[in-house]
Parts: sequence; structure tokens; C-alpha cells
Amino acid sequence: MYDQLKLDNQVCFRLYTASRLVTQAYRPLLEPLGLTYPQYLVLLVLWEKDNLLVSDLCHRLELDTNTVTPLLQRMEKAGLVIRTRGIADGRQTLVSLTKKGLHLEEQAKGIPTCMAANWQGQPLSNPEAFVQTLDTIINNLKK
Amino acid sequence: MYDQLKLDNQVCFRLYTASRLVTQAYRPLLEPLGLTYPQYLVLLVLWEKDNLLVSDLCHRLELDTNTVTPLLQRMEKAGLVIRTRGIADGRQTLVSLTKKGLHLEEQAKGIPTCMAANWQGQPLSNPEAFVQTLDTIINNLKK
DNA sequence: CAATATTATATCGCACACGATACAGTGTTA
DNA sequence: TAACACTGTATCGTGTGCGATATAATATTG
Repeated sequence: MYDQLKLDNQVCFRLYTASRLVTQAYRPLLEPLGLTYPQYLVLLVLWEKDNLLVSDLCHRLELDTNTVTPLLQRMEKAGLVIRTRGIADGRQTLVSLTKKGLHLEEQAKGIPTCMAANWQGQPLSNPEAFVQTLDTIINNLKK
Repeated sequence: MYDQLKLDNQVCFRLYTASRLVTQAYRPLLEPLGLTYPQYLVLLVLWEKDNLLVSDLCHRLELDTNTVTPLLQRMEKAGLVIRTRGIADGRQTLVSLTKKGLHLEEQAKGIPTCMAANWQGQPLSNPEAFVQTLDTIINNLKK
């Protein structure tokens, strides 16, 4: 029995579990809007700046097109976005919000506050340091 | 444009991204062993204590049976574990390591060290506090 | 300008996650 | 002990993630 292989000694397992549980916590808030968590992330990006390329969304979300394209196809079917072929460059796909997608922002604006209250039975001792550590990990691992 | 809806202000997105990137970082280490990351987690648990019920694994990994059962079925097909029906209680399923599953521990023992070196281009400033914050989040969110 | 390389996106296949439901075995109760 | 509730696991359907590959459009090069 190797100590370093104990589940409780794995930072990665905590990261994996925390991420899953947080996503689960979003579910009851997103379900009324008909959104999944990754779809919500796409909308966060588009609410900041509309009419983006698929590649822009990929970069912003750190996801590849093989995840993003089907995600956008489902969102298009749900009437949240429209995908149009690029005019200057025919390889590109431009992603734009529909009225429905745009109006969801109003209904979503309360979610972050709601979540913050949600996951803090015990408040986090030092949120800034926590976020900074996550950023360090992300920057170390993304190419 | 609501400030709280900016992607960069979302702790959850960092958590989600960090978790994905860390899992990705495990891939090249686990692939030679023929394992996925969740399968590796199952083995970590079984290496600590063999012959567990499906429900034990579910509790330990904070996953539901609808995830764990198919996971174990794939691992059984891969010859890593055996699933046997409970004798005392016929509803239970006992999960045991095969020789192959057991012997993988030797090959896996270097992985944690390898990973620690891997994701620390910049070393984390305060790993203990980070782990503690993750535990707080997990404890707040699990029922 | 035709052949080739590159790029942006899409498709395919597989393995999770997870809500919802099914099902078989066990406990309980009238 | 027959009817019913409960429990442990399994199944189903949908939506990601992601490696591998395909496709179409643009850029490059001989």
C-alpha cells in the first residue's frame, strides 16, 4: 500500500469532486432557464460580446471544437443562438444570440449571487488565494 | 451587461477548467496502463481496501450507481475487477480486484509524483490552504 | 494556375455524469 | 404469510469531453 496512492491524498480527486458538485449545484438554478452548465458558459461569453467565431468560443472556454460544435448545435436547436457561415472566410462559423438567448441574461443575473450563498454553508476562508491557485494550475496546464 | 455574469468573475468556471485540464494531464500517464481517470480512482479505492460493495465505491467517490455500475462493467470487461452477487444480501454486488487489477498498483505508484512535477510550472503558493478550501466546498455541497 | 499545404469547423466513437425509471431481493406489517 | 414498502443495483436517455479523422475553404508554392 503506497501512501501517495491513497484517495484522500489526491488533490486531483478533490478538484474533480468539487467541480462536479458545483455543477450539480447550478442545475436547479439553470433548469428553469432550460440551460445546462456548459450552455450557460457559452451564454456568459456571448452576453459579454456577441457575434463570435466558434474558435473564439473555444479559446475563451478552453474547449475544443469537437465539444463546442455539438454544444452550439443543441443551443441552435433550442433557439438560443444562430450559426451563420463566415462571409469573408467561408470556413468560419459566426455564432450570434437570438432574441431569446439575449433576453435570458435578465433571468440569469441573479444566479451568481444565489450560487455564492449556496455553496457557503461554511464561508471560504480566503477566496482570493483560492482563485489565484486555480489560475496558477490552469496557466501551468494549458499550452 | 452585468458584472457578476462576466466569465472571468466566475469561480465555478475556473474550477471546471482546472478540473478538466488536470484530468487531461493524467491521460498520458494513465494510457500506458489502459486506464481512464475515473477508472484510476476506482482502483485507488480498491487498492486501499479490496472487496467493496458498489455502494461503498459510490460513497467513497461521491458518485451515483448510474455512473459507477457502467464504469465497473467496463473495468470487468477489461479484466481489472470481478463483480459477484452478494451472498447474505442478494441485492448487493461485491467488487474485487483481479490479479491484473492488483498488479497495476506497482506500475501506478509513480504517477502522483509525476503529476505533482507536471502541473507545477509555477509551484502552488499554499497547497494546504487550497486543499482545505476544496474540502470546504465539497462538504458544503454534498448532502 | 494546378497541386499541395494549411486552417476552421464538423463528424465519429467512446467514456463518463446524471436525472429518471426499472427491477429484483429483503423487510415489514396486517 | 400475502401484500406492500424499501433498498441496492442496473438500465435508459441526454449532454458533454475528447482523441481521431473528415471535409471544405483558403493560402501557398512550383
